[in-house]
Amino acid sequence: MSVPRTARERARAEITREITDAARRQLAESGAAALSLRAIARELGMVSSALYRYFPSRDDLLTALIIEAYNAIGEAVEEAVATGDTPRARWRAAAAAVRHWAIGHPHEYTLLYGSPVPGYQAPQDTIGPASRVPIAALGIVVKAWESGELAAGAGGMSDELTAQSTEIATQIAPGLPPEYVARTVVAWTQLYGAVTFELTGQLVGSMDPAGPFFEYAVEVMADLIGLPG
Amino acid sequence: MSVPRTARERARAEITREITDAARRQLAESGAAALSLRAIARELGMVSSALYRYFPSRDDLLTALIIEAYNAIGEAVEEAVATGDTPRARWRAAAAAVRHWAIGHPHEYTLLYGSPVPGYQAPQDTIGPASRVPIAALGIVVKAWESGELAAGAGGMSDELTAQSTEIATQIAPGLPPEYVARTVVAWTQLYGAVTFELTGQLVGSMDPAGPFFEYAVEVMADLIGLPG
DNA sequence: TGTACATCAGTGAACGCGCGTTCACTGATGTAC
DNA sequence: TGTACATCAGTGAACGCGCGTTCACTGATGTAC
Repeated sequence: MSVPRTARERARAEITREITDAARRQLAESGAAALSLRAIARELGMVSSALYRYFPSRDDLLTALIIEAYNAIGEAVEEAVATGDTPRARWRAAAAAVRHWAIGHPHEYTLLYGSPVPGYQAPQDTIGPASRVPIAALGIVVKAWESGELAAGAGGMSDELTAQSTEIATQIAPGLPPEYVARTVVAWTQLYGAVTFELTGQLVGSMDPAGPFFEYAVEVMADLIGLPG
Repeated sequence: MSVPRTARERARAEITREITDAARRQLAESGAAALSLRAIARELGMVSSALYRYFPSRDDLLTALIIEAYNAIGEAVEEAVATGDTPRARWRAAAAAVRHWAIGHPHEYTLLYGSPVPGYQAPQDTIGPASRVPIAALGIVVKAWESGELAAGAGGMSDELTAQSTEIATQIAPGLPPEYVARTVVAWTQLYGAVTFELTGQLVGSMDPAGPFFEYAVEVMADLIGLPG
């Protein structure tokens, strides 16, 4: 997608955006399973077959939405991380960003982290955008490590886990010892578990409202990683 | 539902079971969104309208499946807990039971813990069965506490969280101090976060296969709660 | 034990709905000379 | 600058599909006397 040069290319870019905007609106309202090309066409005052000039199928449109959503939550987290001035503050901000984005976009969150849409198979193009949040999370830990602020790590990792964690460090957290990688992933999955449970109502009647519990969990996980601040 | 006395009642019970069995099979294959009364009727050699003698609507059938599934995972966890002879062994067994049940029944797991099915509102009757897993998890901690084996707890809880945790303890973990309740819920959400991520492919390319990471997380969470063994 | 009536399971047709996708077409925009 | 042709967006009709739910009905099972 280069810069549009002709009127046609400009129109095409604009209408493509209108389609994904309408799709995102419908996704937000009714969820991915209810997303319908015909309804989108209706909203835009087009005939449903016209959408096929822009997306070869419903799945391709869904893929575009997934990529957009990963980028949106990734950006939210990256921005949050940038506001913190200690490792722990950055972690808190990142966790809150995930939670708030999820609460604000429950159907999009579900599209990314919930059940796979029946019959839909996520393609390669989503991998990059999907990595932004975990990379941002590990970035906090890398930075703390580089400035020598991290508390010493516990051991107890299997050889296989050490190998996997080392590989992850090589790719996206250069220099970080594997035990911190593993613990960050533990914290990261805890975060998403708590958010998912809040969203799907599993905490109703117990940790309800979920805010105080969430904040506590964030601190406990910061301790687990060894983040100072 | 008392014991069936007449042939009619026996037939009714049997066919009701056949319907939920067929429904569960379809759920396992294609997921909740694709669950269709007509397909179930077809499989049973009935006419679709006949199902309305047994379930007033598709949603009621879904509710029955949800209750069954909560009971299935609840029972799996309860049985696992019973096999452990130290608190930590019980926790390990419970965590593994959740993971294996989820891997073996991904669509059912998703039905319980993933995205809400569009338009479906879970009714009251699911609450009891849904509580079996958390009650079992807290049961492990209560038992360890009662025998004085639990490591001392960290503080740092807000008043609101303390109140919520105390209330939970009153209801399902009598005698357990609130800080253990809160930490158990942290561990519990971590467990589900890790399982959900494994199931939805979020760990592909990083902690992949997820087994070693999962085992590590289980130990880290056992440490967090303070479980001996 | 036999009969009259009530209950209930299952049938088959129909209602009304919405969906994704294909295809031949028209008319506007862009390109090459 | 003007003309001939190619590209492309959007139309409208159609295909073929499956769905949940309602309703009047038949015939079998159960109950009361």
